Amino acid sequence: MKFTKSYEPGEFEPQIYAEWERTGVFQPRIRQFAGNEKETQDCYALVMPPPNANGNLHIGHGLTVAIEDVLARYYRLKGKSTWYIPGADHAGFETWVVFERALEKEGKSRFDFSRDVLYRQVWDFVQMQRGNMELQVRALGASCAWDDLTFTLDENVVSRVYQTFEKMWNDGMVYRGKKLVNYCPKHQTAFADIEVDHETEAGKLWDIGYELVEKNGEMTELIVSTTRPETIFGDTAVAVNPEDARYKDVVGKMVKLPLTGRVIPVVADEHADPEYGTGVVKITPAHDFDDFEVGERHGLPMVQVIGEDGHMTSEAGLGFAGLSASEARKKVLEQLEEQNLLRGEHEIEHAVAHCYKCGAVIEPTLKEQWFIDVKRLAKMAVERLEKGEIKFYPSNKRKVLINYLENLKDWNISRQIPWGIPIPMFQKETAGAEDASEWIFDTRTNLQKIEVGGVTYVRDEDTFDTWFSSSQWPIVCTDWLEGKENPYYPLNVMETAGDILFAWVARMIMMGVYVTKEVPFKEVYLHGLVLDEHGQKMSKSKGNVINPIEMVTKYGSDAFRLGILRGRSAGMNQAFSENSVVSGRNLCNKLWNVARFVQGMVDEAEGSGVVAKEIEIARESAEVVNAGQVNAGVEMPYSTDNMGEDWICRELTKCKEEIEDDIKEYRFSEAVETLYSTIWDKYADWFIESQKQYKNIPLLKVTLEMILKMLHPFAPFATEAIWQSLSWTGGMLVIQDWPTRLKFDPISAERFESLQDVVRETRRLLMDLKSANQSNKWGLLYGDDALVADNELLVMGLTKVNSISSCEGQPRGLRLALTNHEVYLDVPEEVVRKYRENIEERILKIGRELDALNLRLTNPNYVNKAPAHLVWQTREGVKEKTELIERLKKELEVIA
RNA sequence: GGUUCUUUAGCUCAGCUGGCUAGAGCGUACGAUUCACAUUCGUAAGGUCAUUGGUUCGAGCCCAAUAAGAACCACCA
Repeated sequence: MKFTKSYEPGEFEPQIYAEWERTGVFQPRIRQFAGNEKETQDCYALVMPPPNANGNLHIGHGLTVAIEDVLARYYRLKGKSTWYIPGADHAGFETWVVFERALEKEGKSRFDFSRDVLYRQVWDFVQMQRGNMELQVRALGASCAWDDLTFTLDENVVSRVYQTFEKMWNDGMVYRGKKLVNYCPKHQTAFADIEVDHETEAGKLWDIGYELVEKNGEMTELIVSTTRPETIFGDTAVAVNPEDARYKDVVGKMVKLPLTGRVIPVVADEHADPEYGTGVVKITPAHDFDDFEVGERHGLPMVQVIGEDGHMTSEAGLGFAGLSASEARKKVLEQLEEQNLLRGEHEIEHAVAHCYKCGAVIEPTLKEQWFIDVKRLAKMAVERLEKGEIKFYPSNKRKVLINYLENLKDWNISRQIPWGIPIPMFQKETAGAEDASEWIFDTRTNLQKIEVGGVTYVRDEDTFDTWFSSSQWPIVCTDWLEGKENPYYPLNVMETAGDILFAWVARMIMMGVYVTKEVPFKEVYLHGLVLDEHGQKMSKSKGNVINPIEMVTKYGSDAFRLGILRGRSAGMNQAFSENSVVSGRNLCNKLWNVARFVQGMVDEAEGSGVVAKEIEIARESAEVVNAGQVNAGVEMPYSTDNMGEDWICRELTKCKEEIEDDIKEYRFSEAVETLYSTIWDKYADWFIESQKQYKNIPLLKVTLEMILKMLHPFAPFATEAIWQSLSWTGGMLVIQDWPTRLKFDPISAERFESLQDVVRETRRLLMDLKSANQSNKWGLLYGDDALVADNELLVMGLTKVNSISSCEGQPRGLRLALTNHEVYLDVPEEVVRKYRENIEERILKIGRELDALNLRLTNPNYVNKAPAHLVWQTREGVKEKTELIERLKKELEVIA
């Protein structure tokens, strides 16, 4: 392949991904589940939180894939058998909503069809829309094992879910109960608490007079405050606080329920807040969660007055039955007004529960549903969490999770939506609804009726909450089986969005511990929301949504990945802008051009046949050595006169070690920074520049290879494209070995840094002079300075001065402000004089620094208590600065 | 009410176990150009680390309080 002038991602990415996939490099190298001897150490597994099978990826998926793929690719290079397991979600409710909308457009309703027909229709609907998501995951470069893609309705998922459910049923952890559930009247299904959005809204609070059956002194009625007058027909008591002196005497008395004349008791209950409204609250156990609990405490009857269709039931009585809830409210208020029972009306703000999908007001409704006894599950999970069996990033989430688990209520897993996994429970055909013993477990959910022992049972029409099946995701995806060793379970890490900590992570831990007796993953990394560049939440209505695939098309997959990882740390909601993608693109292009330039040098040298042999030597010596030794590493061929080579070996080794630490601790942002500055500021700006003077072809090759490997997890396409374009590399980068340390001479490396100071100081001085309208065409003179003398060409090349030579014992011009060097910029006398002020300023500045250091040393506590090396460093600093000031002063004298 | 987080350069963020002159990207200013790269190169300006107090030889980091902002959970008759 020939190197073009700039890197064009679009020309490489599709082919490269296709080749990766075709050659099967994303499949784990070892797949053993038979329990053979196997070192689990060598395996690394993680699952992709399954995106909606028939949807498109959004920016959050972009972040997920970027993070997870860095991990997968890094550990693959490290030689681990890496299994990055992709998934696709049937997205029960989301998809259902889309499908139902489509049905409505055709003028049909879900109630026109049986569940089985609906299920088949949605299945076809999803198949038609499917595929985009998977293509987009590929475009992001995810190195996942496509052969193992799991769809959340796949047979193995269903069978695992049924096994678990059966176990829970047998263990008595599942029960059928008639309880108040969150119910969306629009979609006609129940929800878990977690699926409900609470929003603060303006509303009204009405005071209604409830007449006391017997007068209590002057008191003839109790005034009840309510926001929901339409539920008045379901009232089975009114409550006052037991501590409330005003109502002490009416507790146990009866009141007449307005509009009906029914007589209900006054109970004392903590739930009534004396501060709120009149302090008297009506109790409607069938339509309010708190009232439900009050009802249970006092053994009150439950009267359902709003049906599942959102209309009033016959319990509401003639004239109301059949009205919608809001119509009923109007009518109740009118009649109360007529009967002179309305005592007041106040504007208030209160939280109202909404369906998280359609926004309809959630109607707490009495329903018979399957519930999971979460207490036992949560307890097991909390025990493991408290033992620290799972490490959290950010660490505080562990406490947050424990706090949540300890306060969890039972979990309603029934959904009245056909699109999902059917609940494998059948009820005796003639049974009344109440008796749990009439239910049997059976997996033949494809049948509506089954016969067992001559008795007919009818299928429960409900499906599982999707979180019930996804809570078993790590178990399913890794093919975990009881009694068989599985090197991929527990997963090494669970990476996902912080906002599903409760919905998903908590449930995976509970179910994982329950089913496998092990935590399902060893570490959890949670990422925050991706916000727009001003820190605002992205939303369609604000028009600030960034589409990851558009970014990929425009700048390349690598650029997007580098961009989104930059400035990101665990658990934080963080801003993201196109700018960071641009800088990612620039890095890829920079590296491309570095490679192009190195290849050019290689071609030139090899064309002349000089180095072919040397390369062989370099390769052979590239063996792993004891990494514990300070200076151990791969032996490199050096030219004797360029310490830049030792320096770059040191820097690359440092970079490698920093990245290793960063990835281990999930500090992606810092890893990207480190790579960016190593490649750009160090390798390109200093090493490559100095290699223009001294070409060490074997070293250029080895260092470039090392950089490609280190950047590969972050920018897989560009690095692979370069790898395959270089003349001397073979195979695919994706399955190379992670680099080992490079050997270097630390003294030589430090000398190069010292030389960099000379170059920088020269440049700075030239800039200063230019600002003062002086020409920059000067030469450099050096005095007693062996380092500069030995590197004349390098210094000249990097500073672009006219000439460089020894001053032959006769220094002139401006001396560079460096302690360890005697170098002069050869400028005429008058320029030196003009520059006098500058020198004076410098003396003052260094003087201030010197004072600070001296102050530290005069403090006996510092000298005695601080670590010796710090004190030593401070003393050295004082020495250096004192010398420098002396010199500058001498110079001033000379000028004067 | 409960839990948790954030506050560092104009903007977005790093800063790991307390230890050299607090860093990066973008932006800004000034300058360069036959060179692998204008998706380039060089130089610079820009900070009371929210405030106050404490611990310490030493605090952006630890502790306490305050202020501002955010998220989640519970509740709101």
